[in-house]
Amino acid sequence: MESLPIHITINPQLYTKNPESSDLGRKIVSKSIEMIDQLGFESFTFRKLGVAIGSNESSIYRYFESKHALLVYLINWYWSWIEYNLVFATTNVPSSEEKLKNAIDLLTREVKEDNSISYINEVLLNKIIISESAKAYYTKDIDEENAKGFYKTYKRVVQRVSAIVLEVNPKFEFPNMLISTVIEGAHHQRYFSKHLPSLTNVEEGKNNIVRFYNDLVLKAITL
Amino acid sequence: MESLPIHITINPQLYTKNPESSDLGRKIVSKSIEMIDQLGFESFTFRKLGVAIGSNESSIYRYFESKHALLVYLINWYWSWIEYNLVFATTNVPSSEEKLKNAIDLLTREVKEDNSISYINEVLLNKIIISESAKAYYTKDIDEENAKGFYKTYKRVVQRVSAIVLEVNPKFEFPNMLISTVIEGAHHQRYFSKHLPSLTNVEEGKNNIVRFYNDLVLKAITL
DNA sequence: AAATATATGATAGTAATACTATTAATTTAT
DNA sequence: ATAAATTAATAGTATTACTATCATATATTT
Repeated sequence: MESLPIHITINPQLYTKNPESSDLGRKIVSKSIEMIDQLGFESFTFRKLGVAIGSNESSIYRYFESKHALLVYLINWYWSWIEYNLVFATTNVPSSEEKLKNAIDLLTREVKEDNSISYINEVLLNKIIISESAKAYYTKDIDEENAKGFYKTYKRVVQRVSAIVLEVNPKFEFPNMLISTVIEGAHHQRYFSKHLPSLTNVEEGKNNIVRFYNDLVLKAITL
Repeated sequence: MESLPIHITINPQLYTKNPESSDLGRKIVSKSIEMIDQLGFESFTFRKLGVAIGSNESSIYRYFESKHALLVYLINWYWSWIEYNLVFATTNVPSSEEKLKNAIDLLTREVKEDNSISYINEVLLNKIIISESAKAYYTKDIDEENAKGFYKTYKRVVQRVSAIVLEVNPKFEFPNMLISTVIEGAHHQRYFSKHLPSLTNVEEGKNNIVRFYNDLVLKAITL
């Protein structure tokens, strides 16, 4: 995909010490992505991460107060990165319809290439978003965390795409619902296609998820 | 809602000892629903449940091998109950379009009345499905569990409604995707409307979730 | 080069979780 | 009344998700 050496800035409320500020911090982030992908979020622990990067559990806690906080950090990194790609894919596109199509493509496609410049593997991060992000926001602390801005980047992406929906059809009543349905839906479909295929109609190499959601959006708003 | 004294049978693989077979078993199920709703799944423990029903932790383990198993049991109970309601809401309805509408209503509405005949509070159970069910199937053990039939009832509901979709439009390519998107989407929207409202367009008393998904389905398949 | 500050590491400790095992008491069935 | 089954009580285990303390290594300033 795009390979500009972009820099993604993360809200300081999402870490105790900025992991970008040191070698250890970057290792924590980069290895945690690999490990969460491999082990799943529940089996991933800071102790295991410490062993894997040859560092100490207590040092990791200096960067993130909990593994939940780390997951929230990763989710925000991902959505900031998507937001960057979204802006990139929609500026200078004259037609609103085309902008929307580019946006839906971006939100529903599988991330397949890692921008190997940064220490963050976007392919694995996309897999984590699909499999683990519900565990971040389906918590009893959601309201508190939301008030602190923990989910702002995600909400901003939805807002941006909703705005494009309204460009195409200013009278459409439910742009936010439509876009959040598409995002969550596409993630579910990717997961289901691997583990509960009878809930999908995915066929090898046919890109049905992207097609299905593009179609759905178009029909929903242009009628 | 419907108030026939129905009996819902659960696949014996989903429990160690049938909770319906004893007073203690029924108390376990009924109190666990209250407690999971109140505490959230992660803070809910068998120890706390034991205290709450005046019984012993070890006795609960004779019915369910883990709290995860209990959650899977509840999810299956819920989908069996929905399946019953689905059959009820669609048999003897001559028009396929109307059948489909009834089905989408059922899948997207909020459950508001408890059928107080059984010891299971369907209002709370619906809330649990919305907030906690992703935690059941987003696990590393999904494939194993799926092979054991842990998610059969959910899949069956999707199949049944997909079949109605195909009655309305036999050429529609993605019935399973459409219906699983609607089910998961409606649940997300209910949760978002309470906690991340900017991701939705819910308005008090306007039933927008049900309207949105009915509209979406109709437009998706009849064009 | 010495003094100081900062980051990291090592070790230990805590309360809680998710169980398992054993044995005793109680209830139910025959 | 006796046997069988169910439930309760108690204890114990390995692991988790941290916190606290102190030592050491590295970097910065003077």
